[in-house]
Amino acid sequence: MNIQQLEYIVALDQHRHFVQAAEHCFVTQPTLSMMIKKLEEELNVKIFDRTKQPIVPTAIGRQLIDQARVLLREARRLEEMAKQYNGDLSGELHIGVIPTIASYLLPAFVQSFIQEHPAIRLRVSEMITERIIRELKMGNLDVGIVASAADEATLREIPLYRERFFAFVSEATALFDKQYILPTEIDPNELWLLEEGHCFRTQIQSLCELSKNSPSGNSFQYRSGSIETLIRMVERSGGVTIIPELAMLDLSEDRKKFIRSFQAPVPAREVGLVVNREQVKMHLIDLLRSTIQRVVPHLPSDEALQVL
Amino acid sequence: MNIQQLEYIVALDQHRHFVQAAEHCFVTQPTLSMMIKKLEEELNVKIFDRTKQPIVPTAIGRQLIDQARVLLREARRLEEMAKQYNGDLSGELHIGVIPTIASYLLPAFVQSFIQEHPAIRLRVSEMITERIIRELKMGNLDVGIVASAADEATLREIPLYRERFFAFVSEATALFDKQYILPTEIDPNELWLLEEGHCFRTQIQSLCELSKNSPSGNSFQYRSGSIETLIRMVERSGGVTIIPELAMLDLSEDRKKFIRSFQAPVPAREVGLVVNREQVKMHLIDLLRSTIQRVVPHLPSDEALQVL
DNA sequence: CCTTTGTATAGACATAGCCTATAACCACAG
DNA sequence: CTGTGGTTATAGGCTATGTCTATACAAAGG
Repeated sequence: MNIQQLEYIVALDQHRHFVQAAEHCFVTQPTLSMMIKKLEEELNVKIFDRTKQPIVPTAIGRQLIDQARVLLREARRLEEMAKQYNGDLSGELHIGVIPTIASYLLPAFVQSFIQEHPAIRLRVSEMITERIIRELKMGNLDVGIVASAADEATLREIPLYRERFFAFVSEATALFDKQYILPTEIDPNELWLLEEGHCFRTQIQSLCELSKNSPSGNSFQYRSGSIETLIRMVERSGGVTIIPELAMLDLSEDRKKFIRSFQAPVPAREVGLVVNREQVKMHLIDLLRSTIQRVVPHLPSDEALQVL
Repeated sequence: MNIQQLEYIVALDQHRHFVQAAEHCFVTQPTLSMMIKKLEEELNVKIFDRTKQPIVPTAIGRQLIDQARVLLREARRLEEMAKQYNGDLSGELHIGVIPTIASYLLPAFVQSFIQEHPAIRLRVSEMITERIIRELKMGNLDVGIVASAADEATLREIPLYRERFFAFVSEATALFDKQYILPTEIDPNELWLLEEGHCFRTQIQSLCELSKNSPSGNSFQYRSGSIETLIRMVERSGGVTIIPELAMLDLSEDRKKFIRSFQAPVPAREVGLVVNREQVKMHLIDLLRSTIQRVVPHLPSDEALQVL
């Protein structure tokens, strides 16, 4: 058994196809066939059922492939430790970002980052906090960018910046005429929210449920997957929505007319990196942190914030 | 990097000596030297400081060796999974046993076990519960034999048998003339105990502290490391000690005259196996369990027991 | 300064892993 | 029943890698 063979069975499990898996491993199909056969003989176990098309792992094969993944992850960790010791700023950095941050933060720093560190291959996936936490724990993700992650013992949080919340109000609402507004002044029936699962939704709920006047279950309520959509809903159908500061800064001048600030203490969220405590790519992650902090406009003024 | 090389650095870390480590790996010293050098070149890291004698790992070397151990453990796990699937009853079973069980249980089953399963290499280490738990978690031990282990989330307990406690009393004590005794009747000043760390000591303390008449810190108190020694102390210096059932059964007829039973509910302890939840050698451990349960005399009568 | 003890290097050999070419298998169309 | 396309397995040759023996080199001790 060797590490290579384990990579082969994991690749074959991914592709369920010898030719494709072989390409993925940069070897020919016969090589892959032979090596897998050899491993199967050594372990005296049929890992793949080749009678089916596409190929499927056997029951025991599933277990072995999963274990192979564990082993390969540990192998990469070892290599990463050596690399980092050498101050080697190369490698892959797999980042998970929540949607309400991704759209506005990524354009701001990705370009700078890949220019400054051309040897780092950046892989960004958009996913909700819950999944980021899960993937971090499984070791499929190097770092997450979230807004106030749950305190997990195995994870570590690194604060990046705070961003305030702003209301985007339609001309039709009473709020439009105010200069500063209070969360309690928002009519829950007029409030557009993201769909379930987004932590930004949860935060706004807790902000507005403080006012306890949300009867819920009334009239029509559309739940959107993106902040941009919420803004459009307000523009066309009236009402109000709440957006984070980076989203606000991104608006056109025309749209900014519909922005209203909250009265102090201004509701805000804390954006930070989350990493597994055992993470060995801390060097790379530190580069990420400093790039983000340099690129993001210095948002939080000295005013009182209410961090949700 | 390959698995072999990792075994080499782990072996060299153990032996701190190329020739010995090479022997341990069944290769020649030049082979070991070359392979380690090769790994060091590949990772671009000096793993061992050869200027010292004996050789020592460098700082980064330490980390890499630890990670190599993790990797090797996962590799063995993988092989073990395949073996078990094949119903292969071979392999190594590393058992940790607490001292107060080891002396009396091991002679009873080890012989049977190795005869019934000659392909299993048994490795037994005597250690206190605390260390057994630690080694199980680190994966250095396959299974532990303990008396009521703490409930650790990552471990699983498998009950084996219950054994009662008995008092071994000197002729000089008042207890000698009684047929059945109560824990409260034992004078703590006359009671011989094992040294700190033994769970059997703790259990007896909790049994006798119920009677709350242990002023402690009085006169001379010798703490022994073995039950056999406690018995000798009673024989020579008087007083009383408490021993588990298997130890009692092992006594000569002469000595059994000094044994007194407790009144019901008879204090007892529950002996069981402890394994890591992720343990893949469950098949082997099941064989161990059935051999032990067959060999150990059926101890607990139907009488009421007070399991400590 | 030579011996002892320990590690590194050199050169030879076997083999493990890879490649190309091709066989074998299987489903399906004609 | 047979040919064809898609897929995996086998064969034979080449190279790189891991291993060995023999020996050089280095450091410490008498």
